[in-house]
Amino acid sequence: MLQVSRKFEYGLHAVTYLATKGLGRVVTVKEMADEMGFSQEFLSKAMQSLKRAGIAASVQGVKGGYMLGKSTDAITVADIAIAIEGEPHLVRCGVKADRCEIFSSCHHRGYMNTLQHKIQVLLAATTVHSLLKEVAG
Amino acid sequence: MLQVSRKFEYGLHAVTYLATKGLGRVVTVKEMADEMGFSQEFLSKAMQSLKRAGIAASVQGVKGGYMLGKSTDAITVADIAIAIEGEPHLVRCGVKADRCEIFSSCHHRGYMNTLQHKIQVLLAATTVHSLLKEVAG
DNA sequence: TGATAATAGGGTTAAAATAGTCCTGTTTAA
DNA sequence: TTAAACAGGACTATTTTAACCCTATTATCA
Ligand code: SF4
Ligand code: SF4
Repeated sequence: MLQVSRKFEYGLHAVTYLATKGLGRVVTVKEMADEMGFSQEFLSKAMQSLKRAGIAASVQGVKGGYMLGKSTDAITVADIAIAIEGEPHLVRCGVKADRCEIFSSCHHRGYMNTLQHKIQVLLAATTVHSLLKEVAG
Repeated sequence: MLQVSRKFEYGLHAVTYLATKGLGRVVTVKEMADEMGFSQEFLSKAMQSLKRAGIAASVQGVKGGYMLGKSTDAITVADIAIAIEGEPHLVRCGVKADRCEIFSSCHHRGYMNTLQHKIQVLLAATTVHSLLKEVAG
């Protein structure tokens, strides 16, 4: 229970990688996949999600690739998670009420929702900037 | 990402149900499953896990069933989660290092581990006692 | 003492979510 | 106009979760 997806980890690694390359520098998916050692195709999906969320920016064509779309202190871990996994739903009724058979008689939904909110606050408390400092320091 | 399992929710509901029945009262899995509207067999597995963790106590034989194994303020949501899902591992390398191909070059493992710890603190902050008060109040 | 109602738990199957691949299209530098 | 890259839909494989089945054990009670 409560394990992050590989896609999220790929995305987080990619963002920190782009961050170390600086805001301007364009990096290809191939370079990142080779450097970090995971599937090019799959990382590509993660990058597309990050781009749609504005976290990454892309340049098409030969010499194209990705770069950061925002400064490192404007990107939180929560942003990356939402970009890649979509809105968080700690409980299945969050996706759609009829996903749970006992929705109407459930007494702990309120608690689970505040719990989810608190987890999001944790994720939002770390920016890519602070994450990089933590690693370096 | 980050969704609790059905088994955990079954367990949480069962514990609060047992709590409202009082410490002494023995309740069968059948009664709980009927009352709360989910699979008897599956709830049974959750109860077995709760029993092994000491959260529930069982009485075998005819007239047997389950009751709480501890007082409601000695059981936290974290205890229930661990009883049912085992030790939490936010990242796959927590289970076993070789579950992740990039373990040796990973720079965000430290952050992920502190994040996991913080989530556990959140879960441990709520006792069944406080959860029941929240629902009632 | 035998029938019965319950927990205990191993093993298997079904369903769902995640991870990974493939293929086709579009963009653009050279 | 070729080639290298992003964009993205569709598909397949793998893994995890959920559910079910079946047998054993325990203990009440007629
Ligand atoms: S048990 Fe309650 S919190 Fe969980 S999915 Fe169902 S309604 Fe939502
Ligand atoms: S990417 Fe890092 S944190 Fe995630 S599983 Fe691999 S080693 Fe662990």
